[in-house]
Amino acid sequence: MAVTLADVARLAGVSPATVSRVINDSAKKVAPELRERVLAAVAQLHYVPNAHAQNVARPRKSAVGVIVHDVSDPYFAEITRGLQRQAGAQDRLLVICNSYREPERELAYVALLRAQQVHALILAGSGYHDDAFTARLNAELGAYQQAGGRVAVIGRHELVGSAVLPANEQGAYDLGCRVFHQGHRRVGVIAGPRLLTTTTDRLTGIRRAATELGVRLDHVVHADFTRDGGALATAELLDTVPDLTAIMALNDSMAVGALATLRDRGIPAPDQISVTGFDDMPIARDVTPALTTVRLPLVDMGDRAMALALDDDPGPLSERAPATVVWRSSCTPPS
Amino acid sequence: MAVTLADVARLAGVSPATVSRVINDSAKKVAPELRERVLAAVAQLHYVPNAHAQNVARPRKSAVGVIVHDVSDPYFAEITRGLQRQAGAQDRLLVICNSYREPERELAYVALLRAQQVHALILAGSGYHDDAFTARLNAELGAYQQAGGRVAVIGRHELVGSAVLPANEQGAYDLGCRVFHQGHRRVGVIAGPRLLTTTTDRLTGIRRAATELGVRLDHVVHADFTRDGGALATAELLDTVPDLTAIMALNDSMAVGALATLRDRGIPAPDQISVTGFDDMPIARDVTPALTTVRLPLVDMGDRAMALALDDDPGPLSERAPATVVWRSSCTPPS
DNA sequence: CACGACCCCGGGAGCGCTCTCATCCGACTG
DNA sequence: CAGTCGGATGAGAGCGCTCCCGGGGTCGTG
Repeated sequence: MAVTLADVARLAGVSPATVSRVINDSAKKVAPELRERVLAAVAQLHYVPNAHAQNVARPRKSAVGVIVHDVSDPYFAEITRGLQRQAGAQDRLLVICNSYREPERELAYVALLRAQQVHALILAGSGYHDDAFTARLNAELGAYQQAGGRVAVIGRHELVGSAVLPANEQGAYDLGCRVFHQGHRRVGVIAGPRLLTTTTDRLTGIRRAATELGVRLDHVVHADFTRDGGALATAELLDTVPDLTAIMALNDSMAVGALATLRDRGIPAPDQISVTGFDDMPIARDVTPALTTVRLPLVDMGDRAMALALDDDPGPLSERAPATVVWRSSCTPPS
Repeated sequence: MAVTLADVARLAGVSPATVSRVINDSAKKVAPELRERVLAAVAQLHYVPNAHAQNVARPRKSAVGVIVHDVSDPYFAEITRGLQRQAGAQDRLLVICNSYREPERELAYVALLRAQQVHALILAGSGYHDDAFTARLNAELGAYQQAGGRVAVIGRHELVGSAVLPANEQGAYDLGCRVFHQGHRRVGVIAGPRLLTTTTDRLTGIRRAATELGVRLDHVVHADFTRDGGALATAELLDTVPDLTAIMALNDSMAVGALATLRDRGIPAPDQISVTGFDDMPIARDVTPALTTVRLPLVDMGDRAMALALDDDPGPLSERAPATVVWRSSCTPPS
């Protein structure tokens, strides 16, 4: 069915070895005339070498795999863009897999990418508070490293390999300080799933700020890390604590959902209730009011993680990504 | 370096053939005791079969490749979500490649995915007005199909293979009618790159509506199909034609950029200038004013394209995806 | 008790490619 | 003119795996 190297060799009237030489190291000496004949045959047959066979014969692992929660989530879309940029710069194919925050699927994809002989493996997104799972995942990744694979993670501190770690706790702390300093005392927090380390890291930062400034943080609602999760959590919060002056969402998607719920209920933001997000996704500046949030250099984080993974020299090392508060109009002092 | 099937066989004290049997068709008869020994060895060594070797020995093509312009663009993120959903449902790995609207890169990725022996190949996103390029791409795709590969495209009518075609022209026409009926006469259009068929399709729809309703459409500006492109184009439009009553963007990203520019200049939308988009991306309802746009069932389109590609029974067929106007607050009659 | 049927297991060829190594041709030198 | 050297080409093994096929063991039956 498919055209093989042997077909090309036959058509060109040369040996398979010669075709192989022409195909990959055009540097090697092949008589110009033969080379021409081979190239003509390749063009005529639309021949593309079988990458699997090539890989078996000469294991040179060119692809890189990344496992994210969901590329269609802007947070991961941005990170992926950075990964792509760096991977492209080093002429590598990026294979993207969505785990949809499903630990078992994550494990399955690690096996799958390992089977594909990827040169490096990148895990992006929050880790899970689940020691048994973490141990299994680390065993898999360890075996992969043992066999020469490279591992890098983004925003997960519990795993082997190099890491790019956003300053979730610090960023949340900084934002919390700013918000509480403004005078907000009845503050609701809409948080992501309890199981995610990102949720707890950010929550810890806010709690630390609250403690330092003597603010009680009684209203924390957990929901999905999505727009709709944020909308739901906000509704719940408003029903139980109508006199809130601020809502802090642990990511921008949730904050957008919060704004939507406030809009639906006719509650003016930030005049009656201020809202903050986290991540500084592209849409943060385009919603109204523009979102006060914490900026994470997402594209850059992806880029650096890929660089770490592909840099074959050093052992595992970890880099921090700074989190900086971005002050926009969605947060004002309480009236 | 890496663990091979032979290693497992040695450790388990059985033949490679037996290990192979245990690995893939656990249905086949293998004595329970041997099976246990093999599984134990697999677990102990963290063995993962080499997918490339498997593929060479038994070419069963499980992966599917998709080439999009940019997954981090919400338009493609949504489509990709649909593709993933269907691919996942059929237990297939999705390989995602970004062409960044670069024809040569698109061609390179087709070759690369062909080399990877993908079972099906999906191209999503606008085509190019470039006959030479189209011919080359079609030759590549044709050869791929000849060799048993499946091809599906989304929103490209110029290529071989099955297709899911959004009603770009019709949707733009419907939207144009609504806008012009409202009384808008001085309307600016901010369009994507001239080279893209999506641009011309949508533009054609609007022009048809304009012609029918006797509206002159003199102000069409081309820019990137992005937020920043839209912002720039809007600035240009405002500088040359300050008394516009409406701006029609050919996609939502551009419309968001248009809103941003209007906001920067202190021009109230829709009170002074109405704005419309196209695609109904998730953010369309979260910007202020909420965007009047044309809804395309993006996730569903991805899903259906993947289904077409994986359905090995029929020849190429093409499905239409409906475009429906979604009326939100960003468009009101001119004052 | 002997013969055949059946079933597991292992041997080994072969998938498409790469790469080492031997061969062969031409050219250059003494 | 003969001998040698260099460089291009082809033959063939081997990468990790699958799967066909044959050998031997077990069980049942006449």
